[in-house]
Amino acid sequence: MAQLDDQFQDDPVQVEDTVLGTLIGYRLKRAYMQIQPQAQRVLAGENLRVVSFSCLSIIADNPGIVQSELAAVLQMERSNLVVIIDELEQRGLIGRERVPTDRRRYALTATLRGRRLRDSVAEKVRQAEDAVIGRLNPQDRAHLLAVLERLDAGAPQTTT
Amino acid sequence: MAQLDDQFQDDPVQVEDTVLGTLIGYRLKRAYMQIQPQAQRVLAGENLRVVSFSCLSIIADNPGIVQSELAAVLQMERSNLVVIIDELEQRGLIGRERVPTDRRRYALTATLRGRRLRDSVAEKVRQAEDAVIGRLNPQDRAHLLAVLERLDAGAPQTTT
DNA sequence: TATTGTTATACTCTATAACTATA
DNA sequence: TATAGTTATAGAGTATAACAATA
Repeated sequence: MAQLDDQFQDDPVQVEDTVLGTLIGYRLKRAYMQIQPQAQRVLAGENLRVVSFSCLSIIADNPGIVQSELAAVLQMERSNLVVIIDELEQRGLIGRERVPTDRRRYALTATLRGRRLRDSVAEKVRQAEDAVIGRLNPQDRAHLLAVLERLDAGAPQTTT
Repeated sequence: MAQLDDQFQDDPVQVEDTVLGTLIGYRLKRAYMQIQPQAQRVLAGENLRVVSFSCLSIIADNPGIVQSELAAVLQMERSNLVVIIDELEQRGLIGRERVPTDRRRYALTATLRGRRLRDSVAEKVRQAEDAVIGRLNPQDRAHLLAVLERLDAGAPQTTT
């Protein structure tokens, strides 16, 4: 409540910060705290959680991916994937069929509805993000994405 | 387990990603997921959680701050602050005394031990972060901090 | 009547262990 | 023997509601 409604009404509560704000981890967390509720609100409007949307999006981009691969990509536990996949399938957003050559695995594919929902929701999420990050000019935004991707992947190249 | 030990041993599982990776929120979350476990590991060595360290650090920088102000600064609930403050006090890292002019409030101050622990732990956390973000050159690192701070504060200025 | 600190509790997200069926 | 999917459960972290003391 305080975060969603009052963040621009509360007294800004200005304080000293000589250490915490110089740590990348803290800054990443804070930035995520500002953006995440906006994305979550948009996704909730489509009965999606952040993690369900992430799954749907990766499945849409990788037809035939199996659950353990998906879990590895999203760095989450296979066990926590089960209910999410179940719901996406029940809603007709994805399909799954046994892999003939290895009957332990299920090949996941997004349906047409799933792909369309993914695309339309992604656009709404992007707009919601822009309401927060719109303060960044395009160069800063592109640079930020590139740097964050590098932190994630651990690639040792340099930008520009 | 998979995230801590196997992330550099597992097959990288290369997949397509046309949408998810272009969203700032997702990129922030991913970057935080790489750095946070490292910070957490260091803090655990001092019997601190991320949130306890955050409290200690803000208190150290703002002697006399009260709990509701601290909660507002860290964007967390007052109620969740109680056990954290209790423990910090029991460990002799902070002290609290009633504010004479408003006996509902407790003024929080870091002890010498608390300030010293804050400083030494901060240095270890920074080193742990560097093990992940060391891939960034100093310019990229400074730019990242500045952009993230702007996302957090909502300041409409431009860098450089 | 409103606010501070507090307690108790619920809810979400993630992690762990164990099972089955297949390999 | 190992792996994919599954189930159940435990543990964090966070949010909500209500209370006593004080303003």
